[in-house]
Amino acid sequence: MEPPGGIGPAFRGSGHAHGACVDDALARAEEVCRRRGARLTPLRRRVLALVWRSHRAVKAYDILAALGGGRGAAKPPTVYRALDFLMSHGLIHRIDSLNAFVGCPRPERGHSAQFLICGGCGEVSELDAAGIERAITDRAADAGFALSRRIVELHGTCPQCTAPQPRA
Amino acid sequence: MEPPGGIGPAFRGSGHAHGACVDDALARAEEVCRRRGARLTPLRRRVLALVWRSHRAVKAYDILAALGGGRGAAKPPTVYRALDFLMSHGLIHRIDSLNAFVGCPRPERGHSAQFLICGGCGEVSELDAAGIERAITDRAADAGFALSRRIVELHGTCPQCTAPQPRA
DNA sequence: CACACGATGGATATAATATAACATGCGACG
DNA sequence: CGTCGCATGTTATATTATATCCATCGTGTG
Repeated sequence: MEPPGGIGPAFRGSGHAHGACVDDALARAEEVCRRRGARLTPLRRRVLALVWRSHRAVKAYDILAALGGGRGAAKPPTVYRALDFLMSHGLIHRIDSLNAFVGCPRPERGHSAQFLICGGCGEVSELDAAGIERAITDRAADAGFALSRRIVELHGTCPQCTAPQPRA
Repeated sequence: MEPPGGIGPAFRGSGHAHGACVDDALARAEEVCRRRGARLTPLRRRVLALVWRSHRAVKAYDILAALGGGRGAAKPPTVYRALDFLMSHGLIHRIDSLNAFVGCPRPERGHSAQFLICGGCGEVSELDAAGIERAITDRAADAGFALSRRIVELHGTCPQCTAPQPRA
């Protein structure tokens, strides 16, 4: 089930070459947009890169600050519009319980994801667990409820943060 | 047209005697607080009643407005403090995807709930689906992730709003 | 009663998050 | 060229939430 690139549902800790994650995400985004005729403009690309600065959920106003700190600074609508675009193309996800955004590692797949959110390191890991999805779908069907958006945000502590920290 | 009676995971539409829901919720709350030695003060009781005004999620500032419209009006911290108290005792739940609050029909049980949120009528129905809970627990265990808070908010359309509306 | 204490709520201010409404730039296309 | 559509810039404001300090009230104690 692991697609090329090795990006998958696991917490990475600090010991991975993150530049590759960013490059990969940007390349996937280019490809997705190209295929759809959507325009990944410089601004949108920049915002996407900022979201991918880490595997943690990023707040809109942090992006805003990173975009233009001084004079001629970016304004909130600029950021929210870029985020809306990226979300509409599945390139990022919003984490409602954090009011923040995280990059989607598999933008090519229209998926309904679940998120593991570590309270220790702040990293967010995206699952695509068929079992959870099925349980939800079944239960909604029982209730005669027509599902549209599914929000599954699971807070807790990741393995890296649970384990005793290895010596640096 | 008449949904199944009783408080449970079903949408009620407009055709139920809502006063009974409110009375029941307040009685349960009194009981829960009494058993824990928590103080359900008049203010808290009032806020709880306002949350229970409907089966829809209620916004903090709507409660604020309902509490005191004119001079001597209630201030935000008053409302948020009351909501925090009610949440800490499981009397209400926060719906993160709506920034709003909904009454818990079973405050005596420490449960981890899921919510069905109808985009038509706005009603929120609380599930306690063992299957969903199990799927989540299993998947988190697979990932070595220690769960704390589980957020499952399912947006869609309830049976009442899906069905053709009966003539008035 | 005087007093300290803790819980509750009030008041003031501000932080953090998000959107409405309108203006500008710029490339595509007839 | 003109104008259309989209992206972005600009201004202002709405919405949601918290920090901080103060007043009040009941309770236990001396």
